[in-house]
Amino acid sequence: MPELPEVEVVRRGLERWVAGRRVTDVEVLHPRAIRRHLPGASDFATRLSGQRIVAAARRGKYLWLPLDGGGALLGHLGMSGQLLVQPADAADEIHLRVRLRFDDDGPQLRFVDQRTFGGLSLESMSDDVPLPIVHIARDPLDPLFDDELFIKALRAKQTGVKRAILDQNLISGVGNIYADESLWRAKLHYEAPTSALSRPKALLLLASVRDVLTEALGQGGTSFDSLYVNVNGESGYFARSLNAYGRADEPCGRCGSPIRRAAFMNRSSYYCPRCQRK
DNA sequence: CGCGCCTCCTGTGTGC
DNA sequence: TGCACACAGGAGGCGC
Repeated sequence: MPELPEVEVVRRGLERWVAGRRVTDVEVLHPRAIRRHLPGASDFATRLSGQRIVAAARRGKYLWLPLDGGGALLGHLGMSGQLLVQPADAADEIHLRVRLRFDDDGPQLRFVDQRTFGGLSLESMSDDVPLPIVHIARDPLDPLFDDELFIKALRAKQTGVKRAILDQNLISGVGNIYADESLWRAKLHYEAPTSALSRPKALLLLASVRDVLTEALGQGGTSFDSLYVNVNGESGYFARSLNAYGRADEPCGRCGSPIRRAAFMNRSSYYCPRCQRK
């Protein structure tokens, strides 16, 4: 479940159901799921076994579980990854990739991922984040996110505004759904040049991003199908609040014009041709 | 250096 | 029914 609200829903589930527990056994069922752990599957399993998970943290779309040994289990869900807390006797999921068992014999933590774009790895920490994600910008729900710095960097870029807010080095946590929703709220065309954004317009965009992410989180995230679920397998309800994403040919909630779908970056952009002009 | 295209995968829906 | 193709919530790598 990819974007910030969905990942935060998972983080909260992990904090509640996994933090404080000691790993006893690690099973890697698909090597691609730990491909970013360069020493390989047996090293991953050996080093993780015996460690206690002390918390659950997140930046943007990355999740990590700090370990009592000082490092962290870092995870990214990619397009189709799930972290599920499942009773030991629950049948294996078709796309089960990694299984963690705990010393309390309680529910297992399972990494399930159909497309295997996601993955897990063991990392050392650099200050407050795992080393491989030091380049990831703070997300707009982080209390230390610097609004002024973002506005300045955004307007200094030579690109279109949607590309910019999808750039995880500039602002993290925003993906294709929430980019389109934020742009709809701010009445910005996805290809509007960042360098031409007025300061008030840039501030409006940032406020729109924050509002959308916050509202979606309040609804448990966006799910169109069973692929995007929390640690207990439940879907969120924000899909019914979407104004642009996935609504091609449906009337814009503001002006009634049919929402348009355009090809963009090997995927799609949904926008209102009247409210969001270039 | 920054930007933007391509690729890594599996599954589903659509049109012929 | 079968097949080909487009498309799906992401991000790293590489060419320009």
